[in-house]
Amino acid sequence: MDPLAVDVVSAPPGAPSRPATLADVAAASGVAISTVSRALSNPERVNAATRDRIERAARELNYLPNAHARALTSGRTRAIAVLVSDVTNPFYFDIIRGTQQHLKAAGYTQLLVDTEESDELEDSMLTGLRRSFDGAIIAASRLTDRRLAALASEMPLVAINRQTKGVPSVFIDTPSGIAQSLGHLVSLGHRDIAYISGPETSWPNEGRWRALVRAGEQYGITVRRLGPFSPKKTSGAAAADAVLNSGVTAAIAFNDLLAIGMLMRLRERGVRVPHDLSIVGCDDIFGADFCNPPLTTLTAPIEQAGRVAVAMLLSRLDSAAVPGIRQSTTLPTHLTVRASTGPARTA
Amino acid sequence: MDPLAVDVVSAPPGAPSRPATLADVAAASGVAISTVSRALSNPERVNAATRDRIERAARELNYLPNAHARALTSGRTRAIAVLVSDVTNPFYFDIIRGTQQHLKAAGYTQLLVDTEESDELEDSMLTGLRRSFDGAIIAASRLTDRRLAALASEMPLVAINRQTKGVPSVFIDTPSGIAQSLGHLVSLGHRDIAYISGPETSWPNEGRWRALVRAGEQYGITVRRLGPFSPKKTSGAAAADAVLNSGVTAAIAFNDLLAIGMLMRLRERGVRVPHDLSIVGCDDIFGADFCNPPLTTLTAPIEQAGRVAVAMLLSRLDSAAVPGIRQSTTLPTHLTVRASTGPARTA
DNA sequence: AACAGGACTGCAATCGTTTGCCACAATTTG
DNA sequence: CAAATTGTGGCAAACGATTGCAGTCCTGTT
Repeated sequence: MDPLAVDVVSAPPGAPSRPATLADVAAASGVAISTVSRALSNPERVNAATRDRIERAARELNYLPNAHARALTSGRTRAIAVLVSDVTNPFYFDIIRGTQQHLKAAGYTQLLVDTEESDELEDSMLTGLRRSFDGAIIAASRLTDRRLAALASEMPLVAINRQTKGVPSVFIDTPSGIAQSLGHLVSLGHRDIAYISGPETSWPNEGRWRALVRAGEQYGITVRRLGPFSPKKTSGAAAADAVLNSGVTAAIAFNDLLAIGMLMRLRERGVRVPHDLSIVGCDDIFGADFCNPPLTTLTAPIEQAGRVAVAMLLSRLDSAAVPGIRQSTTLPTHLTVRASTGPARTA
Repeated sequence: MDPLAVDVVSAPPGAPSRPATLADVAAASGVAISTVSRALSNPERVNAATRDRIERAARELNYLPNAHARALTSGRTRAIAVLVSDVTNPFYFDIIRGTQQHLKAAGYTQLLVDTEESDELEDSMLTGLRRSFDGAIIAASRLTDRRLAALASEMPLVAINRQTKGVPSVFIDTPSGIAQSLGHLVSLGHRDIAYISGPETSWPNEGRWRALVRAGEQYGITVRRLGPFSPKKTSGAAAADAVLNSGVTAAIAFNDLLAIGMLMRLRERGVRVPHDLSIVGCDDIFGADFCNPPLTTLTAPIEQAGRVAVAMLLSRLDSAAVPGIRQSTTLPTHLTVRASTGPARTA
């Protein structure tokens, strides 16, 4: 039919219609299946000469181990699930990038799952796919502490940006950075400041808010809380309007997506940033550097968080019972001042 | 140890340390394994009363089918591999978003693979993981037509933005859009125009270039080709410098990432866009609307491409031998004029 | 009243590996 | 020179499901 199909690389002359199995290799090299299996995975357990013969046969037959059969007996899949609450969010892009790179380097496959901000979906995915992965990385769990801890006791788990007793985690220390953000605004003369809240079920959102309140106390100012807003660019419009209406001179947004959305809306309404209003974001996602004006934001090592999470997970997969390894890692953030913040307008 | 672990939802009183299997359910409901299997997957094949009993037992034991065991016999995994050449590229995020959503809706799992722009890696991933997925979606193959066609004859495959005989594909019709882009520039008075080339191994890159040359002929102008440049924001600097040096009044970039990078560099060098130079991008990725100035670009239905690819793939998975289904789909693009293009400067 | 045909359900083989245990030979050791 | 090692390789039992084939028991026919 298809002339091109003739010289398919993986289908040598004696083309097997069906992919080769251990049994085929065994037959071809005149040994038992078990010997082939060992030759391929425990090379030292078999004689060098035999091994050579087997390896050659395997190569000729184009043998590839069947991952499922393997997983069935060994229980290991060499796949890691990565759960994000919304693939749409650029924040997760960086996480995914970090995990993907590190996982591939370690010979693992990434199972990407979108939990759509739903705790139920998150739970059912985790339990339903349980045996399809060796461990999971949860980048923004919507589960309760209780449930999360329970799951963590049943499978290797690492949470990102979520600290719960009994659950290994990678924590991006945005809260301390938040204090810096506020300090930056205060030093520019701002006294009326608003926090643009993200979803109330978001753990980081609450952490950021609390940190802000605490920092506010130190500076002797009270920060206003606006929202909640969905952490999307489009929600930025409503957020911007709310900010304008509130009369503050500066706002710290739950994340960059919201901040960028606000920037767009403000421009539309003719409000000059930072002349009339200063905006600070959180995370420093893709786009924060080239939006208009470039966003002052709390830079988070997002990609690194993904990599670290993978490293933690893999280390506990290998050495199952190493209680010594760090159960929790904290990654520092730093304020990146760009052009969306400036001196407070003198009312 | 952990007080929370006591009331784990999925570990009822008589807690089985090991997850329940068909055998457990069979024992609990006093029937044979095969009956349980049927009751759960072919409900009509078993008596209603028995089925009820079995279902109850399954629920109580918290039975969950083992995907690997299932894959071993049935050969189907309910997983689809999605290959992108670079997870870093925002263009793919929209694809991933589209595939993810549609796949989950269909009850499939997404296996995300980054091929790092390498044809070898792409090939080995595809063959190596062959039995871990039911089909694959390749978003930007670096393989030769020959090899791609060969692979497509061995497994269900859908390519995005790559037309090769024998390979079902979803094609975003950027080439015809390119003519529009050029028309737009010409109508603004531009006569000296450059194409900022992406990687030469990129299939879409060549297609865009050819379309541009052809359109140029119609308008009686010759377009200059600059590059190649890596399709990254950082490469935009070199591209911008090259454009400036070439003396053209407008440039059409291989993709938005490059275009945005150029915008940043031009701003840095004090070149006013579009006053001094007009820039047109391709794809309309995340960020093209809020960069500075907002980018005039060829809007591509990226997310839709992902969804359509999934739909095509799943339809051929279900009805294996339906030769009637469309083997190739073309998605239209349209020019979105924003603020990066304007009248040609009168030299 | 004997029988054909359904409706259910069970038996057992199969998918492709891994791995504990045993057998056999060759080599050391006492 | 007998006994204990050591090095190799095979047997066969898992792993957890699916499915063709073959009973068993009813029910409706003739």
